[in-house]
Amino acid sequence: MNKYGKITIRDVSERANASIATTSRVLNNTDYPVKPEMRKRILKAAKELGYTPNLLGKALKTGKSHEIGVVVPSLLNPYYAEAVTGIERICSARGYNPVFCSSDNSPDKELANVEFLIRMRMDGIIISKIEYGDEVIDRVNQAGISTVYFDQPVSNEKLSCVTYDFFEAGRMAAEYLTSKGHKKIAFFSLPFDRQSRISRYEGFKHGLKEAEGYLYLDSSSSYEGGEFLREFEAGERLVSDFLEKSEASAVVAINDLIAIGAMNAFSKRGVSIPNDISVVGLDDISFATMSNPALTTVKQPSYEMGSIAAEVLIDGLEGKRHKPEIIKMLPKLVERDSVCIHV
Amino acid sequence: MNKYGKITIRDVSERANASIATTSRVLNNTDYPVKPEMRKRILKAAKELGYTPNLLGKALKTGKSHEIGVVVPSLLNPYYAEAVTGIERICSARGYNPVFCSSDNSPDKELANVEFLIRMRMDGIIISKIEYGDEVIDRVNQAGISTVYFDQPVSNEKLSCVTYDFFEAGRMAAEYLTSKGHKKIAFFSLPFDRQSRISRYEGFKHGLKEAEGYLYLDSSSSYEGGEFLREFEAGERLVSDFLEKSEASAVVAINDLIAIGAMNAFSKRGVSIPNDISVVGLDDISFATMSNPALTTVKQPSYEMGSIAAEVLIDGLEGKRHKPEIIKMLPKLVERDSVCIHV
DNA sequence: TGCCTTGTAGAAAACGTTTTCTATAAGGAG
DNA sequence: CTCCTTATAGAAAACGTTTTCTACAAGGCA
Repeated sequence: MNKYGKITIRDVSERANASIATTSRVLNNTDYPVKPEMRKRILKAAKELGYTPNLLGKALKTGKSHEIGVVVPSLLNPYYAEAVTGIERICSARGYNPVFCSSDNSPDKELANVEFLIRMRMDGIIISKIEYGDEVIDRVNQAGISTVYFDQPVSNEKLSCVTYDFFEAGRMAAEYLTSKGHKKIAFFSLPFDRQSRISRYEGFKHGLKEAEGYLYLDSSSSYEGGEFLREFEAGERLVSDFLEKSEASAVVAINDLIAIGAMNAFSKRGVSIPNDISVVGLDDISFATMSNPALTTVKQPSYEMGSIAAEVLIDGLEGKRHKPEIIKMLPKLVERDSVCIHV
Repeated sequence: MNKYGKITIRDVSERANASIATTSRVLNNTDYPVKPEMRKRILKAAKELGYTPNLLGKALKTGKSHEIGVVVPSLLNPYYAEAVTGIERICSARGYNPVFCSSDNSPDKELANVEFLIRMRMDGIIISKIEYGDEVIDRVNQAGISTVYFDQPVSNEKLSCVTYDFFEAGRMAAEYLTSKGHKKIAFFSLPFDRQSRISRYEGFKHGLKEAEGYLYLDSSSSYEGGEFLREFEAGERLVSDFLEKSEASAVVAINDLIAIGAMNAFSKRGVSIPNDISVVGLDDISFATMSNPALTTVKQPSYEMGSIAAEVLIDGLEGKRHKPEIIKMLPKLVERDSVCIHV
């Protein structure tokens, strides 16, 4: 019993009349030979005392914490909540414990989180990096901690990355709408502060071909009641803006939250979806099936991306994979009820 | 430089020609007197070597990790995502680092998570406990780790708990509907495996007074694509069941996810909300404003509950609060468009 | 008999910190 | 010129583990 009243391995060994070494061996049931009678005594003592191993001591000694740090921009966006769930399931199936941090959409907090994880000597890190430069990457490299980037792409091929073809997703959305006869299409966006958004917009423009595109950008950043509201409200503001000056017959939104917020704002103003305006989202969050009308969108498999990132990381940690892995998942258009043919 | 290639405080001290003791004092800038010139040398050496303190060593020595463990049943439910965000903001403002674990709605995993947090010697724990018995409580008590329970109530008054008047919420929902003339009201529920659900239902029954109530319980537990889908689907199944046999004119749902899923299923079957059936939810997740029609619901302030739980815990850790704190937040009816008067 | 395994156990050295204690010099008071 | 502070620094003992040695029987084999 130490000064904090916690039972240590020493207490157990004393009560069992064994050495600390033997006690440790029994408690970790290694294959080191220990007489059955002794083993029983130690186990009994541990149980009676309610011994709880101190993972700090263990990790310090072994250099392995069996913990994996995870950094995402937000837990409020269902997109990340799903990714995190994928990570959680894989980690826990493979005997690791994920530690989640939210950077709250702030690059500063992101860096602080990474720093914390490094200091805690996590075995590995999984991160959806929003910071635009290389500060996080440099830091992680310097610390020499294995890392898998997911969601946002990183350009360096020496780095493992599970990402998504954002460009193609934007392109598909545009192509789909033009194939339905839409010529003038608006793009509702949040600020282009991260690669995924830029690529989606580039893809969108590319997919337009001879059709026309308009950009509507919401740069306001009021933040009350969480991500949902913020992005919904952005959707509403974009709609006001749009109705004042646009002649487009369709809208592509930078993500589903914006799309749903926009549809709602349209309805409130008496604009019928999809009869008056068609809307296409990007992400396919679960909620997309529940909006009214159900949202046509381009699916980004966040749950799978999370699971794969975790698999890649753990494989690396366990020496089952040696080269950096670069995986780019493919978009898929999900047709629902928010688009109709334009004549 | 140790065998893992990491820089330790010893490396810094050697390069600065100082002792480990002095180095530690400078790096933690304590008020212990150190000559300015020496201080500068140490700081310089630390910077040049890229020293990163090992928090495991520090925590082991000091007995304080400055980490707070958080266990919630799911991160996919926006209700918990919001709570977790509240916790995150407070912790990080007060210099603590939250470590989030999801128990994935499984009592076993919940216990495993708690065990992990205890072994990591977290300074404190915040938990929304779903396990119905006392196993978690006993474990935490035995470990002697300060804990704040939130969301689900615990009966023991020696325990700090930030909860919510679930009974009153159920009662208000029923009262509101009867005040609008509804006599026969159905209750759509998930299994009664946790106190909050039981209390909501009890409150609902109590609020009915002379009106009639019917219970529809969804016990199916298919789980694909996450919480959202699961609960939405439960909503759909409940609707099928309901349409076969009920004559109720209104529905109260155990939570907003179920309510929204149900509204959607009603619409698909040509039942108009609120003209044919009125629907009231419980929770007021952000999405409730975006459903169609917008959902009338009873607000449960999850973000605030999370923040308060964090404040209470940290106050306790820092000796600013000594007695257990029991806080019960009050419900508030939020009128939107999913209820109409029944004649 | 002497020697080599094999089974079983403990002592002690790490892991990276913080902190208590001890040591030295310098400066001030008497 | 002593004696007592005060400023400054380092040695070494923890914190709770794991693991490498070392130790010593007992048994098998030549």
